[in-house]
Amino acid sequence: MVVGEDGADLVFHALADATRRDILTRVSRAGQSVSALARLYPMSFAAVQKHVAVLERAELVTKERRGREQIVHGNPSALRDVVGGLMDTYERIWRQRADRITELLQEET
Amino acid sequence: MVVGEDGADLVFHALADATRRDILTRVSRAGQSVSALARLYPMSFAAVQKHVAVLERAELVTKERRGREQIVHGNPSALRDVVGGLMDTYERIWRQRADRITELLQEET
DNA sequence: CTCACCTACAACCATGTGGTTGTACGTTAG
DNA sequence: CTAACGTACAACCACATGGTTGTAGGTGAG
Repeated sequence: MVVGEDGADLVFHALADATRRDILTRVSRAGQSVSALARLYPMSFAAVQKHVAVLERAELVTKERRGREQIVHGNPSALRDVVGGLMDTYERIWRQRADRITELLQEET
Repeated sequence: MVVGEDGADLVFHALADATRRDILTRVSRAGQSVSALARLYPMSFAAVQKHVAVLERAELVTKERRGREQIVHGNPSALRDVVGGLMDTYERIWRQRADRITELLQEET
């Protein structure tokens, strides 16, 4: 972990926190300023800002400057790419295993 | 985060490490003993054992004692439940947003 | 039976993480 | 212009994490 923070590491780490998942859900529905988000959680503004930064580094959200506010938007493609990609992989492995089991059963018949 | 480690926290945290994702992929294809896994990575047996423990706590793998070895198996249902559930959520939000956009466009017509 | 192997776990260390407070700076409202 | 707001970032703290080594217990091979 010293080096080699690939995209999947960043995305899964970003998702491994209930507050960040909640932020992601909210901004996916509608963009929110950082301070508007900060008011929702029982923690300091700076803490929420850090959570947003983690989501941003994972490219799960983007920020759009609007006047003096910074509007956070959800970026669904990163999520679909990484998480969906992983699901595909396991789906494929699982299906191959099912096929193999079927094959073995047929051999025994 | 002091308290409240729900299933999703555990699953995503478990996936936020390339070594653990690799272990999960391998054991999903075919069960492996802990020591067989340990030989694959440039780290101590104890370190790999800890990685397996993290996957086990997230219920992404199960262990089956077989003689003096402990065989690690992949457990795809946990992955599908949590990750698939999240994907569903965002899929739904995304679709609603698309609907809303369509709606707005129609109103303007 | 004895020895080697597989596993488990504790103790320890360096670093990362999530939280805090404080400071600084740009922008907008009045 | 000035004051308040929104943001960014640094410094700091407690604790978790990922790694190490060492010790100990079960189990199987010879």
